[in-house]
Amino acid sequence: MKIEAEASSRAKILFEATRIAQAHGYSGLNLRNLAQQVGIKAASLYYHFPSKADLAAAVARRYAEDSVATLEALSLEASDAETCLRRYPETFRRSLENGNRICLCSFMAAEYDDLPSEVQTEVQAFADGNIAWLGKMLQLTGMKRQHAQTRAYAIFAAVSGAQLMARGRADIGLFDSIIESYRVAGLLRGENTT
Amino acid sequence: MKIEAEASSRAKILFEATRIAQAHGYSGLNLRNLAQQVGIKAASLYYHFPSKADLAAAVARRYAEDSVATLEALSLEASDAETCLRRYPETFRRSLENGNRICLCSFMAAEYDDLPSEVQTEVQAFADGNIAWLGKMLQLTGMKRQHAQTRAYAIFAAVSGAQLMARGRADIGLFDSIIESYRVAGLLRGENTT
DNA sequence: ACCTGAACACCGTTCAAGT
DNA sequence: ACCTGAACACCGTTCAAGT
Repeated sequence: MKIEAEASSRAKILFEATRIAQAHGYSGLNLRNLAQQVGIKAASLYYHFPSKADLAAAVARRYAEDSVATLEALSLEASDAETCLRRYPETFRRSLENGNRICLCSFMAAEYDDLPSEVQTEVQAFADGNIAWLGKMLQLTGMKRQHAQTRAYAIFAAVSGAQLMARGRADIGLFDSIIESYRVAGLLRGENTT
Repeated sequence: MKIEAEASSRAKILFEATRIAQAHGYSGLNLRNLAQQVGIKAASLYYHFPSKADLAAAVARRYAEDSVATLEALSLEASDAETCLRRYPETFRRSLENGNRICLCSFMAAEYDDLPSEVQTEVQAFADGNIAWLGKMLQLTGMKRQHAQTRAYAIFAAVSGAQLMARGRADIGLFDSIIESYRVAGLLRGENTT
């Protein structure tokens, strides 16, 4: 109770900020808008977060943590590594389903050079978490460590690109067919390559 | 002579605006900065372009045209379609070589929903030009039209993603190894798939 | 024909002040 | 403990005015 009430305003800020950042990126995250969404004034945001940079870093950190948790859940639920790899794009698909939004950190990756360093750190952490998980799955299929690592980067980059493209066209079917094309080419599989 | 002098200021604006947009995107394109780079005041930009949106659209249009021209040159120069496909990522690599910049239109794709519609149109045209060229090359390798079209989207999305990722890490070697990984998987080849 | 200073409504941020 | 109005330097844009 106490905790809920205490976290209420802060939690609301984080929630709305995540939605806005997913749709408009860091530079599109407008504090006056955000405050209005939350029901307070822009100046009041500074009671909860020292700056826009810190707020965005908090948003990105929570997003990265959720993402890793989702992947862990997938690898516990799925029977084998190949299934995990095949289903990996689902996590990216869900953002598109949810109002043509986009993976927060892939989005911010475009603005990367202009992000405050605290935010850069969290965006990196998100990507690293995904890549580590992919690398682990690929090794489970029998791929050598070095090869698995490179392939993990490739899958992450390719799926991010597909999401970005599908969002631009506002066409989730395009996401599906690009992913299917990756599968056909063999990008989302484990051992079947050199 | 006359033409050169006439175009001089406008050309300078387009040139500098392209550089800035490649590094910071549309929302990062600051008119006061741009004007200073050109050697005029921000208000003077409005003599040459009616708005930031029109300026950015002009930048994107020229960029898209150059890109198609580069691809045409490649397909004339290269001996066969497979070579063209293998060399396609070079056009994206060059932006990274040039100061860790990024394909203007892939960059803008992240901001897509917030772009003025004139700019959206040009970004689409860029992507469509690339995809059409890729589709043609893929068909030349014997791929069926429908399959080639989907694969063209996939290649474009994957290479864009690789560029974005490599830029975030400021590591052109990462771009190369991701592309190599695509090749190994078979994504950048023609007929070798179902 | 080309450029400018001053002004507008907007942004992130600060801070003294309110409850 | 939590919020606010007013102010700051900044943004895109307009416009009357300069040469």
